[in-house]
Amino acid sequence: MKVDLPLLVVIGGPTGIGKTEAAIRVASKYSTEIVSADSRQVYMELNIGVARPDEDQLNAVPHHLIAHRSIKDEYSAGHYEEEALSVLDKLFEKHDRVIASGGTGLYLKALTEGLDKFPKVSRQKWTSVFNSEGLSFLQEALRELDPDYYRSVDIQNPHRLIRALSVIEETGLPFSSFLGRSENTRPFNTIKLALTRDRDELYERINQRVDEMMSEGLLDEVRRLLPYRHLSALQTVGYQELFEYLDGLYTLNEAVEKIKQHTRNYAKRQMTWFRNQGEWTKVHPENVLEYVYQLTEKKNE
RNA sequence: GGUACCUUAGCUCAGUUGGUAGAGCAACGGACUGAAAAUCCGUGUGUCCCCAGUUCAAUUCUGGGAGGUACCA
Repeated sequence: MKVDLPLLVVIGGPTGIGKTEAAIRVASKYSTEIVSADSRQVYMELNIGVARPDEDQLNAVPHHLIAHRSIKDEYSAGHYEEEALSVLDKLFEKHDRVIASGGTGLYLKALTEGLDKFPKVSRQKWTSVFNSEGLSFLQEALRELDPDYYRSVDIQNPHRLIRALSVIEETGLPFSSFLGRSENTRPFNTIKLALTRDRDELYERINQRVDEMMSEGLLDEVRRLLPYRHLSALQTVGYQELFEYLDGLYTLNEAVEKIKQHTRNYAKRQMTWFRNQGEWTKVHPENVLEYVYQLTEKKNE
Protein backbone atom coordinates (compact mmCIF):
# COMPACT_ATOMS: atom_id res chain seq x y z
CA MET A 1 0.00 0.00 0.00
CA LYS A 2 1.19 3.44 -0.86
CA VAL A 3 1.14 5.96 1.93
CA ASP A 4 -0.82 9.17 1.70
CA LEU A 5 -3.35 7.76 -0.70
CA PRO A 6 -7.00 7.40 0.22
CA LEU A 7 -8.52 3.95 0.50
CA LEU A 8 -11.16 2.24 -1.60
CA VAL A 9 -12.76 -0.66 0.23
CA VAL A 10 -14.23 -2.91 -2.45
CA ILE A 11 -16.99 -5.32 -1.48
CA GLY A 12 -17.76 -7.94 -4.11
CA GLY A 13 -19.42 -11.33 -4.17
CA PRO A 14 -22.33 -13.16 -5.73
CA THR A 15 -25.87 -11.89 -5.89
CA GLY A 16 -27.85 -12.33 -2.71
CA ILE A 17 -24.82 -12.73 -0.48
CA GLY A 18 -25.52 -9.52 1.44
CA LYS A 19 -23.27 -6.92 -0.22
CA THR A 20 -25.75 -4.06 0.07
CA GLU A 21 -26.12 -4.44 3.81
CA ALA A 22 -22.45 -5.02 4.44
CA ALA A 23 -21.48 -1.95 2.42
CA ILE A 24 -23.95 0.19 4.31
CA ARG A 25 -22.65 -1.01 7.65
CA VAL A 26 -19.07 -0.18 6.73
CA ALA A 27 -19.98 3.15 5.15
CA SER A 28 -22.05 4.18 8.17
CA LYS A 29 -19.30 3.27 10.55
CA TYR A 30 -16.83 5.54 8.73
CA SER A 31 -19.39 8.17 7.70
CA THR A 32 -18.53 7.76 4.06
CA GLU A 33 -20.32 6.94 0.80
CA ILE A 34 -20.87 4.02 -1.56
CA VAL A 35 -20.08 3.64 -5.26
CA SER A 36 -22.10 0.85 -6.82
CA ALA A 37 -20.52 -1.57 -9.29
CA ASP A 38 -23.60 -3.22 -10.70
CA SER A 39 -24.34 -3.40 -14.42
CA ARG A 40 -28.10 -3.56 -13.90
CA GLN A 41 -28.69 -1.24 -10.97
CA VAL A 42 -27.42 1.66 -13.08
CA TYR A 43 -30.77 1.73 -14.88
CA MET A 44 -33.52 3.88 -13.38
CA GLU A 45 -36.24 1.70 -14.94
CA LEU A 46 -35.03 -1.45 -13.17
CA ASN A 47 -35.76 -1.64 -9.49
CA ILE A 48 -37.33 -4.67 -7.85
CA GLY A 49 -35.84 -7.23 -10.23
CA VAL A 50 -32.27 -6.03 -9.78
CA ALA A 51 -32.53 -5.74 -6.00
CA ARG A 52 -31.76 -2.05 -5.94
CA PRO A 53 -31.21 -0.77 -2.38
CA ASP A 54 -34.50 0.53 -0.98
CA GLU A 55 -35.37 4.11 0.00
CA ASP A 56 -34.26 3.71 3.60
CA GLN A 57 -30.94 2.26 2.57
CA LEU A 58 -30.31 4.95 -0.02
CA ASN A 59 -31.16 7.60 2.57
CA ALA A 60 -28.96 6.05 5.22
CA VAL A 61 -25.82 6.31 3.07
CA PRO A 62 -25.32 8.27 -0.16
CA HIS A 63 -25.01 5.86 -3.13
CA HIS A 64 -23.54 6.65 -6.53
CA LEU A 65 -24.01 5.20 -10.01
CA ILE A 66 -27.38 3.75 -9.12
CA ALA A 67 -30.49 4.44 -11.20
CA HIS A 68 -28.78 7.29 -13.00
CA ARG A 69 -29.11 5.94 -16.55
CA SER A 70 -31.94 4.89 -18.82
CA ILE A 71 -32.26 1.44 -20.32
CA LYS A 72 -32.48 3.25 -23.64
CA ASP A 73 -28.93 4.59 -23.22
CA GLU A 74 -25.87 2.75 -24.38
CA TYR A 75 -23.96 1.72 -21.32
CA SER A 76 -20.98 -0.53 -20.80
CA ALA A 77 -17.91 -1.19 -18.72
CA GLY A 78 -16.12 1.66 -20.49
CA HIS A 79 -18.75 4.19 -19.48
CA TYR A 80 -18.71 2.79 -16.01
CA GLU A 81 -14.96 3.18 -15.62
CA GLU A 82 -15.09 6.85 -16.60
CA GLU A 83 -18.03 7.66 -14.38
CA ALA A 84 -16.74 5.75 -11.39
CA LEU A 85 -13.34 7.41 -11.51
CA SER A 86 -14.81 10.86 -11.72
CA VAL A 87 -17.22 10.17 -8.87
CA LEU A 88 -14.38 8.81 -6.76
CA ASP A 89 -12.30 11.89 -7.47
CA LYS A 90 -14.96 14.06 -5.88
CA LEU A 91 -15.63 11.70 -3.01
CA PHE A 92 -11.99 11.53 -2.01
CA GLU A 93 -12.03 15.29 -1.55
CA LYS A 94 -14.40 14.75 1.37
CA HIS A 95 -13.49 11.28 2.61
CA ASP A 96 -10.23 9.45 3.19
CA ARG A 97 -11.98 6.20 2.44
CA VAL A 98 -14.85 5.22 0.19
CA ILE A 99 -16.75 1.97 -0.27
CA ALA A 100 -17.35 0.30 -3.63
CA SER A 101 -19.89 -2.50 -3.72
CA GLY A 102 -21.23 -4.69 -6.47
CA GLY A 103 -21.25 -8.02 -8.18
CA THR A 104 -20.28 -7.15 -11.74
CA GLY A 105 -16.76 -8.50 -12.00
CA LEU A 106 -15.84 -6.62 -15.14
CA TYR A 107 -16.97 -3.32 -13.64
CA LEU A 108 -14.95 -3.96 -10.50
CA LYS A 109 -11.96 -4.73 -12.67
CA ALA A 110 -12.52 -1.56 -14.70
CA LEU A 111 -12.72 0.45 -11.51
CA THR A 112 -9.72 -0.97 -9.69
CA GLU A 113 -7.37 -1.94 -12.51
CA GLY A 114 -8.71 -0.12 -15.52
CA LEU A 115 -9.42 -1.32 -19.03
CA ASP A 116 -7.44 -0.48 -22.12
CA LYS A 117 -8.66 2.59 -23.93
CA PHE A 118 -10.87 1.88 -26.91
CA PRO A 119 -12.86 4.26 -29.06
CA LYS A 120 -16.61 3.93 -28.64
CA VAL A 121 -17.88 1.69 -31.40
CA SER A 122 -21.25 0.38 -32.49
CA ARG A 123 -21.70 -3.35 -32.69
CA GLN A 124 -24.82 -3.06 -34.80
CA LYS A 125 -23.31 -4.02 -38.13
CA TRP A 126 -21.46 -7.13 -37.00
CA THR A 127 -24.42 -8.25 -34.92
CA SER A 128 -26.52 -8.39 -38.06
CA VAL A 129 -23.68 -10.04 -39.98
CA PHE A 130 -23.64 -12.69 -37.27
CA ASN A 131 -27.40 -13.14 -37.51
CA SER A 132 -27.34 -13.62 -41.25
CA GLU A 133 -23.99 -15.30 -41.88
CA GLY A 134 -23.42 -17.25 -38.68
CA LEU A 135 -20.53 -17.83 -36.33
CA SER A 136 -18.05 -19.37 -38.71
CA PHE A 137 -18.21 -16.32 -40.95
CA LEU A 138 -17.12 -14.14 -38.01
CA GLN A 139 -14.38 -16.58 -37.16
CA GLU A 140 -13.00 -16.45 -40.68
CA ALA A 141 -13.19 -12.66 -40.75
CA LEU A 142 -11.33 -12.32 -37.48
CA ARG A 143 -8.72 -14.85 -38.47
CA GLU A 144 -7.94 -12.73 -41.48
CA LEU A 145 -8.11 -9.29 -39.85
CA ASP A 146 -6.47 -10.01 -36.48
CA PRO A 147 -4.74 -13.41 -36.33
CA ASP A 148 -3.19 -12.58 -32.95
CA TYR A 149 -6.50 -12.00 -31.25
CA TYR A 150 -8.02 -14.92 -33.12
CA ARG A 151 -5.54 -17.18 -31.41
CA SER A 152 -6.30 -16.01 -27.87
CA VAL A 153 -10.01 -15.22 -27.97
CA ASP A 154 -12.76 -17.77 -27.36
CA ILE A 155 -13.87 -18.13 -30.97
CA GLN A 156 -17.07 -19.93 -29.97
CA ASN A 157 -18.29 -16.79 -28.25
CA PRO A 158 -20.18 -14.50 -30.66
CA HIS A 159 -20.06 -11.51 -28.28
CA ARG A 160 -16.27 -11.51 -28.35
CA LEU A 161 -16.05 -11.80 -32.10
CA ILE A 162 -18.64 -9.10 -32.73
CA ARG A 163 -16.85 -6.76 -30.35
CA ALA A 164 -13.45 -7.31 -31.92
CA LEU A 165 -14.70 -7.02 -35.48
CA SER A 166 -16.61 -3.83 -34.67
CA VAL A 167 -13.47 -2.22 -33.27
CA ILE A 168 -11.40 -3.35 -36.24
CA GLU A 169 -13.99 -2.09 -38.70
CA GLU A 170 -14.26 1.39 -37.20
CA THR A 171 -10.61 1.99 -36.39
CA GLY A 172 -8.92 0.14 -39.21
CA LEU A 173 -6.62 -1.35 -36.59
CA PRO A 174 -6.38 -4.87 -35.17
CA PHE A 175 -8.26 -5.36 -31.92
CA SER A 176 -5.14 -6.75 -30.31
CA SER A 177 -3.28 -3.50 -31.01
CA PHE A 178 -5.32 -1.85 -28.26
CA LEU A 179 -4.59 -4.45 -25.61
CA GLY A 180 -2.03 -3.90 -22.90
CA ARG A 181 -1.32 -0.37 -24.11
CA SER A 182 -2.72 1.72 -21.30
CA GLU A 183 -0.97 2.54 -18.07
CA ASN A 184 -3.73 2.49 -15.54
CA THR A 185 -2.66 3.93 -12.23
CA ARG A 186 -5.11 4.70 -9.53
CA PRO A 187 -4.85 7.61 -7.07
CA PHE A 188 -6.05 5.40 -4.23
CA ASN A 189 -5.24 2.16 -2.43
CA THR A 190 -7.60 -0.76 -2.75
CA ILE A 191 -8.62 -3.62 -0.56
CA LYS A 192 -10.81 -6.23 -2.20
CA LEU A 193 -13.20 -8.32 -0.15
CA ALA A 194 -15.18 -11.12 -1.74
CA LEU A 195 -18.13 -12.03 0.47
CA THR A 196 -18.77 -15.73 0.88
CA ARG A 197 -21.26 -17.99 2.60
CA ASP A 198 -22.14 -21.62 2.69
CA ARG A 199 -23.48 -22.47 -0.77
CA ASP A 200 -26.77 -24.01 0.42
CA GLU A 201 -27.40 -20.98 2.56
CA LEU A 202 -26.73 -18.61 -0.35
CA TYR A 203 -29.09 -20.56 -2.61
CA GLU A 204 -31.76 -20.48 0.08
CA ARG A 205 -31.38 -16.70 0.39
CA ILE A 206 -31.70 -16.37 -3.38
CA ASN A 207 -34.88 -18.44 -3.47
CA GLN A 208 -36.40 -16.37 -0.70
CA ARG A 209 -35.40 -13.10 -2.30
CA VAL A 210 -37.09 -14.04 -5.57
CA ASP A 211 -40.31 -14.76 -3.65
CA GLU A 212 -40.00 -11.36 -1.98
CA MET A 213 -39.50 -9.66 -5.35
CA MET A 214 -42.69 -11.25 -6.59
CA SER A 215 -44.69 -10.05 -3.60
CA GLU A 216 -43.19 -6.57 -4.01
CA GLY A 217 -44.66 -6.39 -7.51
CA LEU A 218 -41.95 -7.58 -9.89
CA LEU A 219 -44.56 -8.74 -12.36
CA ASP A 220 -45.97 -5.20 -12.69
CA GLU A 221 -42.49 -3.80 -13.19
CA VAL A 222 -41.85 -6.35 -15.92
CA ARG A 223 -45.19 -5.68 -17.58
CA ARG A 224 -44.32 -2.00 -17.89
CA LEU A 225 -41.01 -2.90 -19.53
CA LEU A 226 -42.46 -5.32 -22.04
CA PRO A 227 -42.02 -2.89 -24.98
CA TYR A 228 -38.28 -2.73 -24.22
CA ARG A 229 -37.67 -6.43 -23.84
CA HIS A 230 -35.12 -6.52 -26.66
CA LEU A 231 -32.80 -3.90 -25.18
CA SER A 232 -29.59 -5.36 -23.80
CA ALA A 233 -30.35 -3.87 -20.38
CA LEU A 234 -33.26 -6.28 -20.24
CA GLN A 235 -31.29 -9.38 -21.04
CA THR A 236 -31.51 -9.89 -17.32
CA VAL A 237 -32.56 -12.65 -14.98
CA GLY A 238 -35.99 -12.00 -13.57
CA TYR A 239 -37.18 -10.06 -16.59
CA GLN A 240 -36.73 -12.48 -19.48
CA GLU A 241 -38.49 -15.29 -17.61
CA LEU A 242 -41.51 -13.10 -16.86
CA PHE A 243 -41.63 -11.83 -20.44
CA GLU A 244 -41.90 -15.44 -21.48
CA TYR A 245 -44.61 -16.03 -18.90
CA LEU A 246 -46.51 -13.10 -20.43
CA ASP A 247 -46.01 -14.76 -23.81
CA GLY A 248 -47.82 -17.77 -22.37
CA LEU A 249 -44.78 -20.04 -22.63
CA TYR A 250 -45.29 -21.31 -19.11
CA THR A 251 -47.15 -20.71 -15.87
CA LEU A 252 -46.27 -18.02 -13.36
CA ASN A 253 -45.07 -20.67 -10.98
CA GLU A 254 -42.75 -22.16 -13.57
CA ALA A 255 -41.43 -18.70 -14.43
CA VAL A 256 -40.64 -18.01 -10.77
CA GLU A 257 -38.82 -21.33 -10.46
CA LYS A 258 -36.79 -20.47 -13.54
CA ILE A 259 -35.86 -17.09 -12.07
CA LYS A 260 -34.61 -18.82 -8.95
CA GLN A 261 -32.65 -21.33 -10.95
CA HIS A 262 -31.11 -18.76 -13.29
CA THR A 263 -30.22 -16.53 -10.36
CA ARG A 264 -28.44 -19.46 -8.74
CA ASN A 265 -26.61 -20.12 -12.02
CA TYR A 266 -25.60 -16.48 -12.15
CA ALA A 267 -24.37 -16.53 -8.56
CA LYS A 268 -22.27 -19.57 -9.39
CA ARG A 269 -20.65 -17.76 -12.32
CA GLN A 270 -19.87 -14.83 -10.06
CA MET A 271 -18.30 -17.13 -7.48
CA THR A 272 -16.12 -18.59 -10.22
CA TRP A 273 -15.05 -15.10 -11.21
CA PHE A 274 -14.09 -13.98 -7.72
CA ARG A 275 -12.45 -17.29 -6.88
CA ASN A 276 -10.15 -17.22 -9.89
CA GLN A 277 -9.48 -13.54 -10.11
CA GLY A 278 -6.90 -13.44 -7.34
CA GLU A 279 -6.33 -10.62 -4.86
CA TRP A 280 -9.75 -11.07 -3.35
CA THR A 281 -9.91 -11.87 0.35
CA LYS A 282 -12.80 -14.11 1.28
CA VAL A 283 -14.83 -12.72 4.14
CA HIS A 284 -18.13 -13.73 5.65
CA PRO A 285 -20.62 -10.82 5.50
CA GLU A 286 -20.86 -10.75 9.27
CA ASN A 287 -17.13 -10.20 9.62
CA VAL A 288 -16.66 -7.39 7.13
CA LEU A 289 -16.76 -4.55 9.64
CA GLU A 290 -14.29 -6.26 11.91
CA TYR A 291 -11.99 -7.10 9.01
CA VAL A 292 -11.90 -3.52 7.71
CA TYR A 293 -11.35 -2.26 11.22
CA GLN A 294 -8.36 -4.53 11.74
CA LEU A 295 -6.78 -3.40 8.48
CA THR A 296 -7.18 0.20 9.58
CA GLU A 297 -5.55 -0.50 12.93
CA LYS A 298 -2.52 -2.01 11.23
CA LYS A 299 -2.29 0.93 8.90
CA ASN A 300 -2.11 3.34 11.86
CA GLU A 301 0.59 1.45 13.70
C1' G B 1 -59.47 -58.91 -5.90
C1' G B 2 -58.23 -59.89 -11.60
C1' U B 3 -55.52 -58.48 -16.11
C1' A B 4 -51.93 -55.52 -18.70
C1' C B 5 -47.92 -52.29 -18.54
C1' C B 6 -44.10 -49.85 -15.76
C1' U B 7 -39.68 -49.40 -11.98
C1' U B 8 -32.39 -47.39 -15.14
C1' A B 9 -28.49 -40.54 -13.12
C1' G B 10 -31.37 -35.26 -8.90
C1' C B 11 -35.86 -35.16 -12.84
C1' U B 12 -38.08 -36.99 -17.65
C1' C B 13 -36.79 -41.07 -20.28
C1' A B 14 -33.72 -44.20 -24.04
C1' G B 15 -30.88 -48.80 -24.24
C1' U B 16 -28.21 -53.46 -23.77
C1' U B 17 -30.50 -60.17 -29.61
C1' G B 18 -26.98 -61.72 -21.81
C1' G B 19 -20.46 -59.13 -21.64
C1' U B 20 -22.21 -53.88 -15.36
C1' A B 21 -25.30 -48.22 -19.52
C1' G B 22 -26.58 -42.86 -22.31
C1' A B 23 -29.65 -38.46 -23.96
C1' G B 24 -32.19 -33.83 -22.59
C1' C B 25 -32.79 -30.79 -18.41
C1' A B 26 -30.71 -29.99 -13.57
C1' A B 27 -26.04 -30.09 -10.93
C1' C B 28 -20.81 -29.33 -10.82
C1' G B 29 -16.04 -27.14 -12.85
C1' G B 30 -14.01 -23.36 -16.02
C1' A B 31 -13.28 -18.96 -19.50
C1' C B 32 -14.22 -13.96 -20.21
C1' U B 33 -10.92 -6.05 -21.72
C1' G B 34 -17.04 -2.14 -23.30
C1' A B 35 -24.21 -6.54 -23.84
C1' A B 36 -20.50 -9.24 -18.14
C1' A B 37 -27.47 -10.65 -14.28
C1' A B 38 -24.59 -11.08 -20.96
C1' U B 39 -21.97 -14.78 -23.75
C1' C B 40 -19.14 -19.20 -24.24
C1' C B 41 -16.49 -24.02 -22.99
C1' G B 42 -15.99 -28.65 -20.26
C1' U B 43 -17.63 -32.90 -16.83
C1' G B 44 -21.88 -38.57 -16.17
C1' U B 45 -22.31 -38.03 -10.73
C1' G B 46 -25.65 -44.98 -11.30
C1' U B 47 -27.04 -51.19 -5.66
C1' C B 48 -30.11 -50.41 -13.79
C1' C B 49 -36.53 -51.62 -7.25
C1' C B 50 -35.49 -56.22 -3.89
C1' C B 51 -34.68 -61.68 -3.33
C1' A B 52 -33.75 -66.29 -5.52
C1' G B 53 -32.92 -69.35 -10.08
C1' U B 54 -30.56 -70.43 -15.00
C1' U B 55 -25.60 -69.03 -16.95
C1' C B 56 -18.56 -68.60 -17.50
C1' A B 57 -21.29 -63.92 -17.09
C1' A B 58 -27.95 -61.14 -15.35
C1' U B 59 -29.52 -54.36 -15.42
C1' U B 60 -31.24 -57.66 -19.61
C1' C B 61 -33.95 -64.33 -19.30
C1' U B 62 -37.27 -67.21 -15.47
C1' G B 63 -39.92 -67.31 -10.67
C1' G B 64 -41.33 -64.74 -6.29
C1' G B 65 -41.84 -60.08 -3.59
C1' A B 66 -42.48 -54.57 -3.14
C1' G B 67 -44.09 -49.97 -5.22
C1' G B 68 -46.67 -47.32 -9.27
C1' U B 69 -50.17 -46.52 -13.59
C1' A B 70 -54.36 -48.03 -16.53
C1' C B 71 -58.49 -50.98 -17.42
C1' C B 72 -61.93 -54.75 -15.51
C1' A B 73 -64.55 -55.92 -11.18
